[in-house]
Amino acid sequence: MEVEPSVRVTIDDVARAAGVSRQTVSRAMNGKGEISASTRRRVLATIEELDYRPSVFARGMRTQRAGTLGLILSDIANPFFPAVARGVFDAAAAHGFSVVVHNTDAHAGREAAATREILDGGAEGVIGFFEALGDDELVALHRRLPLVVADRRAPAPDVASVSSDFATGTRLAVEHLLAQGHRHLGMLDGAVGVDHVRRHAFAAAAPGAPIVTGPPTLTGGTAAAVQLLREHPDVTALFAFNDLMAVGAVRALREQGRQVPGDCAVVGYDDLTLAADLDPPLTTVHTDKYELGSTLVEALDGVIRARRAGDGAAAGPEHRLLPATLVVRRSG
Amino acid sequence: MEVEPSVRVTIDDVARAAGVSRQTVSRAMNGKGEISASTRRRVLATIEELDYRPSVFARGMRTQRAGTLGLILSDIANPFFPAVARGVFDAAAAHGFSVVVHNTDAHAGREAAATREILDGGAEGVIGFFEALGDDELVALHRRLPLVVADRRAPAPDVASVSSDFATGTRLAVEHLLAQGHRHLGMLDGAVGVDHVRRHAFAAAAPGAPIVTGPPTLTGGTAAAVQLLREHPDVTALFAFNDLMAVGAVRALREQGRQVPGDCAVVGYDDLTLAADLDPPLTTVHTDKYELGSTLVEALDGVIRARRAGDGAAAGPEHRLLPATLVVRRSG
DNA sequence: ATGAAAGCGCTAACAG
DNA sequence: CTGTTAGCGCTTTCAT
Repeated sequence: MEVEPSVRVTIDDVARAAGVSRQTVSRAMNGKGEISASTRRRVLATIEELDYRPSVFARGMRTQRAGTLGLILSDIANPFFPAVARGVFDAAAAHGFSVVVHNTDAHAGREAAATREILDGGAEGVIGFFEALGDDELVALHRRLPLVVADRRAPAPDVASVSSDFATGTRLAVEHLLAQGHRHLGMLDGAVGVDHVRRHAFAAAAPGAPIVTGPPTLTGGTAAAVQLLREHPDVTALFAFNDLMAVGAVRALREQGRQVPGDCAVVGYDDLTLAADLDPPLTTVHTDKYELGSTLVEALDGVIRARRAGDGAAAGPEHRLLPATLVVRRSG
Repeated sequence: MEVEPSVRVTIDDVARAAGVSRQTVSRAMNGKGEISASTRRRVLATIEELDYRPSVFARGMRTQRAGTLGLILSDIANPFFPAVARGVFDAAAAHGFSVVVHNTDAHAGREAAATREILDGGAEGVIGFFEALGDDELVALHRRLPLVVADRRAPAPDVASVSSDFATGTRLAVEHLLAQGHRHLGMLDGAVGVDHVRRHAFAAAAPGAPIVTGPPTLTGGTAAAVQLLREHPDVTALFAFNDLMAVGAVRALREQGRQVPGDCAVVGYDDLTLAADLDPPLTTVHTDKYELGSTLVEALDGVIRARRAGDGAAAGPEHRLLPATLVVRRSG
């Protein structure tokens, strides 16, 4: 099988074929500068005909734009992120952006590495679920590239942020458990990182209640639950950092012969797609993950435009808090 | 907040600072050509010191390489894909690639659009879960860019492919259902696209059994199950295209007051992370999704290298079939 | 409204 | 082993 030499059609080819200069072609396709409607139409037709595709490299060299956004998250395999990512992809596509994704496993080193790669890769902006990097690093990144931080408070007032309203969500969960008559709550915290909104909100709503921290995964939830139950056997209700940990907790409880919610209630966070189909159906805090994703892109787009306009001090970046609601099912 | 003019450090700055020519700097960082260890070290130190980052655009202009791969899939929100994607990301990172993801919803138009964007974006290769595009289009794409097709038979012998062994997986599922004494099977098919391995394997293993097709989603599974049960009320076992459809089927069965598996067994495909935690725990066909992802990258890397070497007729591309095993849980 | 000139930052090819 | 010479394909001045 012969591989074509793949001779690239360049802007000059188009210019020649259309009988104009390169700049005219450039103007025709970028809609910039003055150009007569007729020549414009003709050039566009030629482009079509020759199936001309501008080189991102050549264009990027002049414009520093590649039409891509970076999306940094800890683990796409955690079902929370795909739901968000879908929102990001769709909104990005609507704005003409492609998105490159980096998994960090919430390691500071890998968050920094992802950051560097995105910077080097010529992306026009970053959406980051940073769990390990400090505020200073984020501010520094923000100076180099449009940035929106996700599910974390803004590291500085001029850095845009979009986040689930964790404080409210957590409060709703705890209040529900309390209203169910539970007096001994416990929390399975999964925030290995720097931001502890859920933990603080829990501590505020259930003062003195035990908190055990572990990785925000299924097995992390199981391990954390085992430990918490060992140290506090009287606990009758568990609030988990996310649904994955909640499921892990259910596994642990079953293993120990405890009924859910009979012997111990479990409430999660995220409301994953399959939360209602679990055994038992999971009571959890719902946030619109797709909306989170698309809102992140909108916010980032705003930052990008503002910066392009050299508009350093403009309207000020977005700081959105997305509503969180409790979905009561059977686990708690 | 002032935004830095962001003066780029160029290869010339490094060359000047290190007292060498640009070319030497290039050699030092790319490990190409002859260069003395000492100057090399010195240049590298200078690069470090100046925090020099080569421009992907300038480099890409010469090399046509951006260090990115394209990943085309129908919907990242379908839990099957994130598991695969994680394998893709990790392997890609190990090979120094970034990956840009495109969702197509299995629409031919969007598959073509994603393809074009990846092509235009200067990616070095594509991994594609194509469900709508015809073999001809894939072959054409393959001529323009290194390609590996996923979970689909190769459109031509020289196009690499990696796929779950759907034929075996399906056969195992059907045989299991038969062994359980079921005599009236039905299939919920979700392949809206061109490749029908599961469907054919099912038809071969359970001749004459009814098959209903719908979108490979939760609601698609519910709808397909409703229809199938209406037309064939005697069916006592359902084989679903994937776990999502299986869960949708379980919902439908419950809605109709049928017990699972008592009145009707359900077997899925994929073995999603939460399959064991569902109600009832889902019997399903397991494939190592992470391995699928990483294998895809390895295969693609092979194609890329071969093509670079101008090695059109070399060893021939990979055609891998990943093992599929049945995991019996309680749903069937 | 259009064209000509001038690079953007890098590497391949060739000298030395 | 190192330096010089040419562009890669595009957009941005600046003329016209």
